[in-house]
Amino acid sequence: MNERGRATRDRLLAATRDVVRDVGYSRATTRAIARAADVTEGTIYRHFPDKTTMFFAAALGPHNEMLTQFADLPDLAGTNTLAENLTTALIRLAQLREDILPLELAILTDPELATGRTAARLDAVSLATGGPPERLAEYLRSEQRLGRLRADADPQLVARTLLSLLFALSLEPSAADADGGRPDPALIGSAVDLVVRGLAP
Amino acid sequence: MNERGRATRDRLLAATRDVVRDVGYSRATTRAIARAADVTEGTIYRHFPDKTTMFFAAALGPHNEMLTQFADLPDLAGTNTLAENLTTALIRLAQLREDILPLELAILTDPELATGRTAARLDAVSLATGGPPERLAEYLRSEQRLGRLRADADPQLVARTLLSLLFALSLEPSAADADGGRPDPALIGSAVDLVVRGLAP
Amino acid sequence: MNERGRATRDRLLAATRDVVRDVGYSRATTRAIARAADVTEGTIYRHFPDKTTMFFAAALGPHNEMLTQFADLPDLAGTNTLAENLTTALIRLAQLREDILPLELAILTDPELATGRTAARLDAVSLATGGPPERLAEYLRSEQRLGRLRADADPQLVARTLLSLLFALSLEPSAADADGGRPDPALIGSAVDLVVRGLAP
Amino acid sequence: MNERGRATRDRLLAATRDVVRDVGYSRATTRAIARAADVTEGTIYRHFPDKTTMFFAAALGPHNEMLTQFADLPDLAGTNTLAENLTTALIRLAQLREDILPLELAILTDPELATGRTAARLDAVSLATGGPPERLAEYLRSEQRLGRLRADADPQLVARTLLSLLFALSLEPSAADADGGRPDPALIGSAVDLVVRGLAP
DNA sequence: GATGAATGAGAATTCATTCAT
DNA sequence: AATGAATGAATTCTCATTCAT
Repeated sequence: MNERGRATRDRLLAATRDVVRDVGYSRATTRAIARAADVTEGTIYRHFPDKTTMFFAAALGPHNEMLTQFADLPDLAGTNTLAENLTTALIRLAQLREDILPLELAILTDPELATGRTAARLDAVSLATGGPPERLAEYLRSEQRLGRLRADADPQLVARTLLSLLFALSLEPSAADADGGRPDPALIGSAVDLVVRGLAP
Repeated sequence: MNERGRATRDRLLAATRDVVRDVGYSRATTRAIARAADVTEGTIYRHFPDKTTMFFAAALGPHNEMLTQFADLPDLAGTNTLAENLTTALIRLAQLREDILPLELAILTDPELATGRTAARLDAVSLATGGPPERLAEYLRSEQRLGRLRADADPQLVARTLLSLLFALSLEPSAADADGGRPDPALIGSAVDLVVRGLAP
Repeated sequence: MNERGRATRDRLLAATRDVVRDVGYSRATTRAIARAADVTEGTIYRHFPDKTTMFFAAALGPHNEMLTQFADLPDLAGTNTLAENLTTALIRLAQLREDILPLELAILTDPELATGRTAARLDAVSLATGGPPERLAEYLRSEQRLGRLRADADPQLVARTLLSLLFALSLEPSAADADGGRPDPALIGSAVDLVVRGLAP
Repeated sequence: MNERGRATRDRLLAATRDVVRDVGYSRATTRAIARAADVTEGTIYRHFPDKTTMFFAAALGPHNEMLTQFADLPDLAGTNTLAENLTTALIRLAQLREDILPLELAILTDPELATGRTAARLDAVSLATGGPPERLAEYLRSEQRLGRLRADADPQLVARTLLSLLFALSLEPSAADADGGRPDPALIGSAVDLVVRGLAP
């Protein structure tokens, strides 16, 4: 694949994210995506074997960024406050996630996407689980070792709870509807506070 | 509408819930639902003006049950423990919600469903918001007055957080996948505990 | 058939004419007609073997009136002026015809209606041809005998021309659109004048 | 659109005209037309946004020819006889119109086609009115100026009458049924004669 | 005589995908 | 590498008609 090909491919992936965000997964047709990427429909199939694969590929980019972002979270243990670190990390995560949330939902909702032949790809992407939960738990364990988190809390459970919370808040058709950006940072802060409160040693 | 008609209508609503649960919203076609209800497709349109209306009607039943269930939550203030009351209520809610979760998601995800002419119906149903959040907040306020919840907590925010949490946990393709019932009661308990911990006065 | 039945039948025929006039032949569904007649769809089939038969029956009434109206046209020969007699007769015809014009058109347009098993019924009704042309020709022949019409005119051709003209003018989406009544009497008068002019002996 | 596409589009338009002529507007389904054009139904929608648009497009071709034909009618003023010029023009018009007559009727008959969003297209096509009536009136005015038409005749009214007459004669399921071609030239000639007779100065 | 439910055959339209160029 | 045309299966919805009550 030469440079022109790669550029087209990237445009298709960006178009996929844009269209899905704008009109929802079910109305994100190959026609709409091709149009948004300024190519014809046939071109899609030169770059991806089918529509589903393209969707997963479109999600992969932001997902990798999410992984990268979280990679150094454990290093922050001991610095700032617990609430500060968590809030910052989750807000960043929410922003990155915004692009691919509709796709995550589609996968979660659609039994066929969540199983069968797509299972492998799903695993590779590990959207809901995978990286972030692990890094977050690791960070919490470090804080626990430092005595900044009560000893009887289960880091894994806490991590999972925080991420679930973030996920749900991102979905809410809440106040922040206006500016298009879904999750309201202030709301995230409040929610994190609530949880962190019970984590003090 | 005579008894036979009413029976058919009910069968259609049940079939809608079943099919949506089994194959997801996007594959829940009129054909599949009619087949599941053992009628022909045309029959659907004798009972509902269109597919969307039928979906909302299918969600309405369980949703009303949810409202009923939560109606007397405020009365429990002062009895048992905070964690017990909340956990019980949320587990019950999760069970009732199970049936209509895919539809809630579809509404949340699909820009067209979430707006326009469906807005009125959505409001009437008040799926995500409405009844439960209010009742829950009311209950928390009562507990606050009784001194069983720290005074500086915002009942509305806490209620919202708990429900968001429940929502996210219900979505997780977690362990409980096997028995079909999505949300693991034990998990809900743990999560509630985590939040309640920080609510002690 | 008792009185109740006859009343229902008449209501169905009137409803057929009304609905066809309002929404056109293709949208005049059994459902719409039944609704307009305030009965259920099933009732239609107690009175008519099928929809087509009902339509023909609906056209028959006004058509018979048309025949009656024209019956004594020949007697007018020698009275008034040629133009007066013709104009009056054609305006009356246009009014009666208004109700069933959409149906006539449907028959004219639809090859299946115009042939086959409906042919017999069509003939019985003899919508386009039949009575009026004959009576009109007869009247013209009488006037010819009285010397009020030039001798070398073919009464049959003149009759046909006048009726065709009326038919086309009735179809025009002309000025008279406002009051619902299609054919503008003044326009009919002018057109008749034009033809009559050439008929003077 | 390349040549293959253009060919398909043309085949679709011809098929539309053929099918409508053969089975009538109401039975001219996308399926039948696609079959007649030897493509699948989906192909229709690559060329036209919907069925109605295709019908209007199918009518546009012959209609434009009609306009062209009539364009130089005014120049004939003073040549031949009045009756000859009119008869020739109307016979030619009838032939061109034959193809699209069922569609004109459908538009005239169907309230929905005759209004709303189709109004613009209707206007563009100006089926019943527009070009021909104007050209015809212009021609008659010229003849009037030349003294070949009586001075007190209203050219516009005469034009309208002649065209209405032609329209109605074209609809008659008359003798000429056999050869498929609807309007009998001889009949047109006779009718024109009748009118022209009264137009002599 | 009338109802109301149900049918089943089709209608227009959409869409992921294939293929010749 | 990309285009543009075409496919064919599926989708929602309509409608004349039948039938049990």
